[in-house]
Amino acid sequence: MTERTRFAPSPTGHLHIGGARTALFSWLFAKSKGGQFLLRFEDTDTERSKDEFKDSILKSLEWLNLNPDEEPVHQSRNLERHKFLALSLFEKGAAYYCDCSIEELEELRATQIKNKQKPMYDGRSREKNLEYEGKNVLRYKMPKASTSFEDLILGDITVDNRELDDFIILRADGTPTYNFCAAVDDLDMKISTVIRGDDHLTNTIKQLNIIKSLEGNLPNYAHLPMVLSESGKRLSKRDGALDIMDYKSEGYLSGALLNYIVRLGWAKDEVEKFTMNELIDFFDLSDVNSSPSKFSLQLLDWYNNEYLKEMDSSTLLKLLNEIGSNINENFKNILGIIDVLKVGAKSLKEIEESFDMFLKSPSIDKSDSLASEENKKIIKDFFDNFDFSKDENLESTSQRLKDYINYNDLKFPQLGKPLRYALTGRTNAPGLGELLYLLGNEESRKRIKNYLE
RNA sequence: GUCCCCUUCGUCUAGUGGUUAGGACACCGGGUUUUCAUCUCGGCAACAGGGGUUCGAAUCCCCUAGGGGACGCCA
Repeated sequence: MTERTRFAPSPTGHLHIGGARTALFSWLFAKSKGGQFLLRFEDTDTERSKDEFKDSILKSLEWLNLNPDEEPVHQSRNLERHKFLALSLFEKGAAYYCDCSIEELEELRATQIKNKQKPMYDGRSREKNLEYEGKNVLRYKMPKASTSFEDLILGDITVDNRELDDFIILRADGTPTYNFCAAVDDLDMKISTVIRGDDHLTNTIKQLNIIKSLEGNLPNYAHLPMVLSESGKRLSKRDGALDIMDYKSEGYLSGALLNYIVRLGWAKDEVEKFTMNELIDFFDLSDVNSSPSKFSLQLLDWYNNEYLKEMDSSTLLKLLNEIGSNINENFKNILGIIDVLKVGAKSLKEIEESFDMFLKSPSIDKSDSLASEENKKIIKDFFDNFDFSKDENLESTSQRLKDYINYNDLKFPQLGKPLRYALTGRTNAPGLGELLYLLGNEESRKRIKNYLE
């Protein structure tokens, strides 16, 4: 049997880290078994579901390269089938109509909470043998038993069905609800393994029972522990649950993000970095941790720098422009500049920011001690005596700079500090040999001259 | 409140009855050095607590505590 997994977001928001990880693990699991990864939008909440979010989720998955192997399924398009099957459950006696009013239910709930009981429907309509009358909801008759399954991550799970109530499968308006739709669609899509966050654990118990009642084949289940925010709470917009596309525009590389995410709860020996192909080879759900982990921007930044350093600078240039940097590819020594800047950068944004020092001549603060008369004298000598006529490479420029310093009996910082300031207006910048070479003779002279004035 | 899941350095984790409890990020210090960074070397730092089982427990069992989740005519 070929493995089929699915990622099933509800399009009521953007894709964030937690969802991306669920998608990644589902994708990896399918790929590692030579199977298929599918996408299903759980868009039965017509109030909150938005096409804009479907687009955004699709874009995010595309950026992460976690594309589904078949056309995305839109749950809302299967409503008739869901309804038909729900009714079949009623015919079989596995579901019943309930005429409890919302007020009645609220009251029940309030009393239960007051009595420190678990708030849930008490099954009071179970034996009423009601028919649909235009306002009744259809409830699933939860079997009086316990439900067990072998979770691929958590192991044996057994829950007494009394902990779950007779949940609604068809609303008063006749539309089917989530737990029912999800169970049916997983069946119809021939999903072999359902991978999702462990906040779905009780839903799994419900869906397992639905599938049994429908006499379908039970899929395997794997519940991923949650990703918590840095403060240890559930990931929310307030503390770092960014839209995945925000990571792109902030200058993160999708490979780095993916690598970071996969290590949240999964490890292979003492290796930190993996290519996607390695992940496909090594990944297994049984190696996934069962404890929640916290999101760490610091670690993500480290991964991003690692990926930035390894990435070809011409590719980086393309990505830079993709996120709106408008760096001209014909700019003098553009690739060399990126080569140098990427080494210390945490993101494309940082490269872009540092790039400014090459684009713009610095404005020199005359009162800065780096522009003192004494310093100017050293730079003036340098300006007059260093050979700016040669067109050369990085190594030779650096060497000639060293030679100049030795020949003139200077300490490197004596020349270096003011020269760096003259060239960039900054105190932190790439090495001077690199600066001189990348800026080029003409531009270097121009900047030094400006400093000297 | 009830039920479920979870608990190794600050963080991500390795570890499946016998290890000086390992690695990575971060942090701190040394070195290279031309500033920041990179690179390199080193350091700090953990088995939540308590009971068992066992010759021996981070590893198995129980309890407690803590964290997270679920409890909708949302998904």
